[in-house]
Amino acid sequence: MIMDYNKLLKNKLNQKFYLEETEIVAKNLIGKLFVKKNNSSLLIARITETEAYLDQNDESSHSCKGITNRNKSMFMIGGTLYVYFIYGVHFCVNIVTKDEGKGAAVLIRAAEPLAGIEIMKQNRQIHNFEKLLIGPGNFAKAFNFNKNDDGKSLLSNDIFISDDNYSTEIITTERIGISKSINLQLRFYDRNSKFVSKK
DNA sequence: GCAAGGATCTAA
DNA sequence: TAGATCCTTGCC
Repeated sequence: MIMDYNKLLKNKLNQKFYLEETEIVAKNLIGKLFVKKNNSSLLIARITETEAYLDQNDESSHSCKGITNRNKSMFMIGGTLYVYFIYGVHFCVNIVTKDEGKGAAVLIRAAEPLAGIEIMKQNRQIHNFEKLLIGPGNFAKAFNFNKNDDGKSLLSNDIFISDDNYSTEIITTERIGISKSINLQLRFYDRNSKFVSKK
């Protein structure tokens, strides 16, 4: 198990990883390590569940009606964070894909906590380890993501994703919580992980 | 099963 | 500027 920050940094995903087709990036992100570091803490989690939101023919994607003040970071270059506020309560963390101006992203729906667990529990105000990072709103809360993080780059040394060659078995399903384009098979999770919102 | 909650967008 | 909507969650 890799817990050394320098090793995580060495294996950080590069720009090219994020420029691929959104479905590919969403699948490839399963099993990767999400890392967030600040002065006092290092939070690490293994991504277990994602959803792709496309730049074309996807009515449930925020980008489907063009660029607005809310979704503008979704149109930035692949590898950018798109963080939005939803239902007056929660933030959701997305990873922008493809080239600048497209409007495609991958929603992080769940992850397995690996480091900084006490801080995640504090942020969530719960003690249940199993459910710390289950659900997009919960993932964002545990990592203390908010509007300030919208538009940040994942190529930085503070927030990034790292590859430790973890092997996964990807299951593909319909997405959760949407009312349009519901038939698209754009949700992905690791069959062998118990840290998934819904099997 | 459904309310909470606030930002955003559309229609007027 | 009112009203509907929203990639959710946790409680009833």
